Amino acid sequence: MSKAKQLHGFLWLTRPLMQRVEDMVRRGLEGTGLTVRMRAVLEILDARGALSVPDIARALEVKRQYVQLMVNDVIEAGLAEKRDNPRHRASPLIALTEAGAALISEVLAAERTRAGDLADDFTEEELETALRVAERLTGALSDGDRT
Amino acid sequence: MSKAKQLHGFLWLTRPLMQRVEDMVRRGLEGTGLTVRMRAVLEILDARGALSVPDIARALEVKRQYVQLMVNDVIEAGLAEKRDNPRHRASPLIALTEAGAALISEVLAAERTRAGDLADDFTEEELETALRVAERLTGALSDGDRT
DNA sequence: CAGTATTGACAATATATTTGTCATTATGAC
DNA sequence: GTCATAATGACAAATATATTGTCAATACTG
Repeated sequence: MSKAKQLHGFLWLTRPLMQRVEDMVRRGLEGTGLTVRMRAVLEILDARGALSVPDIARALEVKRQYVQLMVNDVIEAGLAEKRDNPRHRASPLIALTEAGAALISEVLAAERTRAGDLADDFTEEELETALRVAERLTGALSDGDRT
Repeated sequence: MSKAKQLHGFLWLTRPLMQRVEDMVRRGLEGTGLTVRMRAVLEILDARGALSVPDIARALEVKRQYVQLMVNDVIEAGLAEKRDNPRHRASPLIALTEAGAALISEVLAAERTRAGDLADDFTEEELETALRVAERLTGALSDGDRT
C-alpha cells in the first residue's frame, strides 16, 4: 500500500476515532455533573493555571464568545471563580476553585486509568510513533495549504 | 513517558487533527459545489456501489433521517439517483450518476495528491504503525466500556 | 492624547445532527 | 396466509455546538 493511501486511511479514521474518544469521555463524566465543554475548561485551567477567557479561547481554538458560555457553566457550578487580572481590569482571570481542582483531578485520573487499560494492547514504540505522527500531521495541517 | 500518558496525549490530539483534516477537505471542495456531507455520501457510493439510505446511515454511523438530507442534496445536484431496490420496493438504492462518479473521482484524486505530499514527511513504517494503532483503538473503543 | 485592538456582555444566526411521529412496506413466527 | 414486529420514507421539531455581529468599556501604541 502506498504511503499516500495509508495516510489517507489514517486521516479518515480521525473522525470516528474522535467520536469514540468523546463518547468515552462523556461516559466518564456521568455522575459528575460535568459536560464535555465544562471538562475542557477545567482541564486547561488545571494544566495552565488561571487564564482569561480569551486565553482559554486561543488554547482551545474556539471563539472567545463561546468560551464565555463554557466558563459561565463552570463558574455557576462553583468549579471556577473570577480573580482580579493585574493585566486587564475588566478581563478577570478564571481560576479553579478547590472543588473544581478536586473534581478535574478525579476525572483525569479515571481517564488515565482507562487509557492505561487501552495502552496495554500496544507497545511503547507503537504509541510513541502514533503520537509523533499525529503531532507532526496536526502541525503540518495548521500551516494552511501548501498544495 | 508512560504508555497511558502517551495514549492520553494521542487521544486528545484526535479532535484538533480531525478538525484540520476536515478543513483541508473543505478547501479541496471549494469550486466543486460539494459540501463535506455530500462528499461523504459520494465517497461511500463510490467505494461500495449503490446502497439504500439506511445502509449509508449504518456505514457513516449517523441516523438515517440525517442521511436522507445528505442524499437529497446529492440527488438534487444530479450526482446520484434512485434505482429500484429488489429487496425493498419503497426503499430505493442510491447510485452515483456519471456526473457524480466523475466528480468524486476527481475530488478523491486531489485528496490523494495532497495526502502524498504530507506523507513525504514520514516513513512508510511510521504511517503503517499510526494507521494500525488508530484502527485497533477505534475497534477497542467501539466495543463499549470495559472499564 | 489620539487611534487601534482587546474584552465582556448579549443577541442572532449557522451548522450538524438527533429525536419524534406517522403511514407504508417488509419479515419472521406460527 | 395472517399477525405481530421491524425497517423505511417523509417531514417536523428539538438539541448541541458553535460562529458572527454589535456595543460600550478598557487597554495598548505611537
